[in-house]
Amino acid sequence: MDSDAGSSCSRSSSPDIVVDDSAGSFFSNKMFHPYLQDHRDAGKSEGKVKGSSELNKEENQDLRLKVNSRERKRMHDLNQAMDGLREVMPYAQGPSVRKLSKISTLLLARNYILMLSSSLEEMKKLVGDVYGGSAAVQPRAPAHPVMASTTPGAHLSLHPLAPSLHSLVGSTPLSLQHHSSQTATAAAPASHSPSHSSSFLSFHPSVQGLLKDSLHMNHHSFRHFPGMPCPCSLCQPLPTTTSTLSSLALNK
DNA sequence: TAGGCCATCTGGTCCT
DNA sequence: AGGACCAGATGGCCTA
Repeated sequence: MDSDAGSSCSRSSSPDIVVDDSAGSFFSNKMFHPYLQDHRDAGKSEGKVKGSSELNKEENQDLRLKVNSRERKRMHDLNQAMDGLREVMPYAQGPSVRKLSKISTLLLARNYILMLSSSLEEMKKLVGDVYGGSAAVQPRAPAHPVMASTTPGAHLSLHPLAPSLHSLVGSTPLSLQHHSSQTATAAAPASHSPSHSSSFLSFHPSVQGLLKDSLHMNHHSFRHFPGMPCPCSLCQPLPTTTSTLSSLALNK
C-alpha cells in the first residue's frame, strides 16, 4: 500500500491506511480522528436541527472522502514511480541503508542522466575515431562504469565523473560493488576535459547545499577521500579498451 | 530537542 | 460536474 511498505527503508512514516472508499476503513485510521472530531463537534454545535443542510454536510463529507482517497492514490502512484526511479539509481540499496529522499532522488537522477548522456556521446566519438582511423577494432566496451562493473576482471580506468557523481550519491548499489586496485585520483582526469564534469555538476548553489545535506547523510555508504581507493561501482574504472581509445582520440 | 522527511488533508485552479 | 494537479498546513517518525 504505502510506498515504504515494501521497501527496505527502516522507517515507515506513513500510517497504514487501507485505501478504500468505504467509510469504515477510512475511519479506522488515526489520521481521521481529528477530522471525525471536527465533524462530531460540528454536529454538537448544531444541536438536533436536521434537514437539507445536514444532508449537504453528509454529501460534502462523502465527496471529501472521495477526493482524499483519490489524492492518496495519486500520491501513492507518485511514490511508486519514485521507488522505481530509486531502483535504477546508483546508490546503495539494502536493508541497512536509508533510502534516498525524493529531492535527492530527483537531483541524482538528473545528474545520472547527464553523465550517461556524456558517456554515450564520448563513446560515439571514440567509435567514430576508431572506425575512421587505422586503429584496430577493439571489443565493445560498456559505455558506463556501472555497466563496466558487471564485467569483473577487466582492466579498468576510472570514469572522470565518477568522483563527482559519487560525492553526490554518497553510495552505490551493493550489487555493483567490487574492488579496484587503483586509487580514485589516479586515473580520473587524464582523458577528459575539466569543463565536462563541472558542467554536469553545475547546480544552483542552493541545490548544492541541498545535496550536501541530503545526499551525504548516509553513514553506511562509501565516501570519497582524496587518494584513497574506493570500492564503489561509480569509481570502477573503464575497461582498458575505452581508456586506450580515449588516449588515442586525444593524441590526434 | 530541533530539524529533516514524509503522508495526509484541504482548498484552489485548470482541463475535459 | 468531475477529475487531475498543485501547494500550504499539519502532525508523526526518525536521527543527530
